[in-house]
Amino acid sequence: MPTNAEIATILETLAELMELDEVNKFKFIAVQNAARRVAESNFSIESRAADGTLTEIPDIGKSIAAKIEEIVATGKLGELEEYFQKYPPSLVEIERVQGVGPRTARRVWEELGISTMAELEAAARDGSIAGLAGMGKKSAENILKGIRRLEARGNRLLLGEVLPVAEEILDILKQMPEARNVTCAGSARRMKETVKDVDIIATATDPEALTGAFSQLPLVEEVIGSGPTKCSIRTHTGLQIDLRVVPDALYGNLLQHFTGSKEHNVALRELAISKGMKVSEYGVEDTASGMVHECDMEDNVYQLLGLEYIAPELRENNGEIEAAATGSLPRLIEPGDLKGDLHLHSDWSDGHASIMEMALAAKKRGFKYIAVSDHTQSMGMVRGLTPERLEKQLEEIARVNDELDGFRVFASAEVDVRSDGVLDLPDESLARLDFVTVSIHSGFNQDKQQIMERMRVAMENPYVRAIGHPTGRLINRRDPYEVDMEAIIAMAARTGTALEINSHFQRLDLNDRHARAAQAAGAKLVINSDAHRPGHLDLLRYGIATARRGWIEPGTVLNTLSAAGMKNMLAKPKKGRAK
DNA sequence: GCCGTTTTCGGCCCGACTGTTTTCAGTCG
Repeated sequence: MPTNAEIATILETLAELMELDEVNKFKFIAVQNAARRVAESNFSIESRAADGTLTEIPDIGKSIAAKIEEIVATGKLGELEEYFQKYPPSLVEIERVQGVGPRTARRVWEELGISTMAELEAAARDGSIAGLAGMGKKSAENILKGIRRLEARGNRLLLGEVLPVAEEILDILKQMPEARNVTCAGSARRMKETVKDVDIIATATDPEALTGAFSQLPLVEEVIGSGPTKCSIRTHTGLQIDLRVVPDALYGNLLQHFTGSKEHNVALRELAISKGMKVSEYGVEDTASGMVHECDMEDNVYQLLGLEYIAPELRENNGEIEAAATGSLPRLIEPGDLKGDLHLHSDWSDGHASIMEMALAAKKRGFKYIAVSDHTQSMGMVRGLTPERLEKQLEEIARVNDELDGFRVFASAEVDVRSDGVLDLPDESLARLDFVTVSIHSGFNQDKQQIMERMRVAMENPYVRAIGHPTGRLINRRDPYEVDMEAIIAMAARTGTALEINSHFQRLDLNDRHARAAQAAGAKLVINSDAHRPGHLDLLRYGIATARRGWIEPGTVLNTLSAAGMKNMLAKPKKGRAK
């Protein structure tokens, strides 16, 4: 029973080998598109195969549906196996080296018999790569560099690791007298959960002074390339940052272009063609008259195409262009919409600050309330709360509330649903709390049935208001538990249990796609920091960004309610309360 | 191989850079 990810991987590999085999390029692009569609689907592709409704999914036609059905039935794909007879599977690996594409991969295999990374490296060193027609010493050097880079950081970097560095650089550049506009572009501007490198777009009175200063920053380890208007550097942490200084008149076009995503830009250009226009980084051209409109502001690009301005977080070609054309883009949630945080810890369990300190930090941010949600007893190593200690904590919360003016601390807990499917506090204790979040912190490797049973127990409990980090994934580090997201979302909507977007940049859980599906299904969300110290409240920006990428509107998110609104809601039993 | 507000055929995004060549293919964003 293959997962969407497994099916997508098989299709991606097939597309790579088709490209290598030089089949009609539109054929492998079609397979690539289908692979992406499968990877990003919120529903089970396998069950759609069982229903025979695969072809209702965009980018999946008769032919690819048949391939998916074969993968579901047999776990493999005959066509791919045939390709593996023709080309060694490891050839796909060496294609991932920067500077090596399908053509080069095929040539080194055919002409030099190379199929593995080690062989490629050896050939680059001993001069046999440089000896190939059309290749030279530089090509070999670039391949070696590419291999080293691949080894150094196979994975993309986490947004939360990259963004602070990028912003530090932006601040420095902005303060330079030569700088006019300085903006982050690329996937970091779209707030994607992982990013490969950082693109900065700027305008300046003296471009060379700006790129020069950029290349001299203390965090630069290596200047990869430098010219009068462009400079690429690598930081000591291995992050590549490109600065492009562009003409004022084209700032809008170039910012739009380099913000991407690639898929968004492709779709935008297709739309332009249908309207008799042509979009590139050098302007929007009216094809008939040949007139080129240059845009110094990004929103002009969208305006010229008859579109509403599309927020960077939405630019993934997931329907945003269609929505912008009809004026039906969502009113995206913004930082100011959040009125409180419903999942954070204190020094009663593994937090590093007192309840009062956390409350004051939240108040300083302009919040109206927090819910102190410490771990419960089965989390022994973090001094999880027993029913007795919980009672004591309630007394302290009452004292803090007495002292604070215009701010409310709600009593809460992050209650474990244990491996045996039992909640870690009895209902009598849960009844004492204002807001209960339930999370899974053990038995990560249980099968889908067991995990889903734990989720059912949690959500059907009348006191449980939210599920914390619902999939348990740690980006690049730990896979999600065996959750059936479609079922969880349906259950959340039915029982009136909110699903959390945990804001820690390692989690971002729910992710953007799941959040969007949850909103569409009528489920409620909460966006929480899971802070363990006051400074962690800053993590909320990543949760809000994830929500925005998921098209989330304020009304979907419980903690956009005012303190009074929240109190009101909590005074009532939750919807769909189990009898 | 997919798709349809110029539909069931004939399209399918655009341009720059690199390294190598002397007019261009491959790769990248």
